[in-house]
Amino acid sequence: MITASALQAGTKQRILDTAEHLFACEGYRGTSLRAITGKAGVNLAAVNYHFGSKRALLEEVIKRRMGPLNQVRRKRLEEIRARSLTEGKRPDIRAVLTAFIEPTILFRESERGAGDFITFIGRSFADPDDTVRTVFHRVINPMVQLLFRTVSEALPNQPKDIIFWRLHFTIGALFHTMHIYGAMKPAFMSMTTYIDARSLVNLIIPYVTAGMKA
Amino acid sequence: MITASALQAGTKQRILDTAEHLFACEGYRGTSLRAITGKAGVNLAAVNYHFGSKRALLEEVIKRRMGPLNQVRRKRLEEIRARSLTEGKRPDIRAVLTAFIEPTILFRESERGAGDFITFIGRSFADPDDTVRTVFHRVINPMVQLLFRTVSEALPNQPKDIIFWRLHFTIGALFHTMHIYGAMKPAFMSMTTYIDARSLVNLIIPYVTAGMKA
DNA sequence: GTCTATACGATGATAGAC
DNA sequence: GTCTATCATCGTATAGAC
Repeated sequence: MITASALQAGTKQRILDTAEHLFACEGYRGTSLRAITGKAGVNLAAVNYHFGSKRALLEEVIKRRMGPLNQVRRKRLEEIRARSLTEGKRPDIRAVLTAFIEPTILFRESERGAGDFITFIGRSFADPDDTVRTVFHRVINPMVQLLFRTVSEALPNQPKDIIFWRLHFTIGALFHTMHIYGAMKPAFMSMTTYIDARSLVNLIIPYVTAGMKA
Repeated sequence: MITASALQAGTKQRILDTAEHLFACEGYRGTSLRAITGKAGVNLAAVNYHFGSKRALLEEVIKRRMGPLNQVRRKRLEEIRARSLTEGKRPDIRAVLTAFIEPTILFRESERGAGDFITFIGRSFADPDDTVRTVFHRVINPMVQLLFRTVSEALPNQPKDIIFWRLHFTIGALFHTMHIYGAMKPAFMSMTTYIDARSLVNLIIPYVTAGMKA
């Protein structure tokens, strides 16, 4: 039935949107199913009916946005690798880092509600809750592996473990930026330094590029 | 009385040590007072008696280590500023960053249990729980302000908001490093790249120095 | 002053009856 | 799909033993 199906889709999506927002504001552990369903205007049991558990809801919240985002980043990285192969020269490290970072930061403006997601993701890497880290790692891991491989091709003379750590410095800088850029309480410093996403990309790319080559 | 006082110190310290460990493993929100007191072998009510609340316990856990650590970092930064003033030339950016980062990473080996603390702190900046971020910010803020001021003196030609963001990239790299360096589950990547603290300092300093100057 | 035993009120996720 | 019951666990408060 059209009506039933539409209503069901509406309920699922309302739950996903509300959960995403609350996860970003209060964290996974700090968000109760009562808070989600209450704010979404659906029944408490709807989460277990549609998703099975709170953990499964978390997975859906992450995958819904991360799927498309990863697709873009993967495409850009693969393009660089393909071009590098046909042209017979190694990839440019700045281009590689841009292929990963630019879509990530600009993603905030791509869809409605994506800002909450970026904030949440910026915290997920170091989330104290094991569930969050596990689910997040499973989704991000193939992406990071590809990034590592491509960076290694761009810097063939650098030992792998040095690349490993420098890449972690880069990821740390990026995720911290994602977190504070979208943080609800932005000013831990007294000054408020607003910046648009495009300028932020133009700031972070030279920083991490210089670091990776240091 | 000596006996009573010694016993009291024992209980308080056992609570602090256990809380520190569990906060690092399970997070603030994920650690119940029952878990802490149970593992410490003290009564449940002991936390409220000695500290007043779970939040106050968190404050003590943070301040106990952060006090000495901040003292070292402050001393080294102030020395650089003083020398810069007497010698009439601006501070070296690499020296400034080293003064802040080196004590932080080496702190792990300075005292027993400090490793748990470093792991916990590495997560605190982006902790989903507002209580953790608030308490942590209050303790770290003066330190970051001093760092910002000293970096600004080292790079007088750079606009303040550029320094602001680059410093955040640096802090992000450092905290992410602290977090994964001491993480209980280190391998989100398949390879395990062990490194000693000294070598880690020698890796991150050139990275962030290059980034700040980019 | 310290520490213990126990109780309270609130809130958590989930499952089964409808 | 919804409503309600269930049962575990939370932080905190308090009364009394040492």
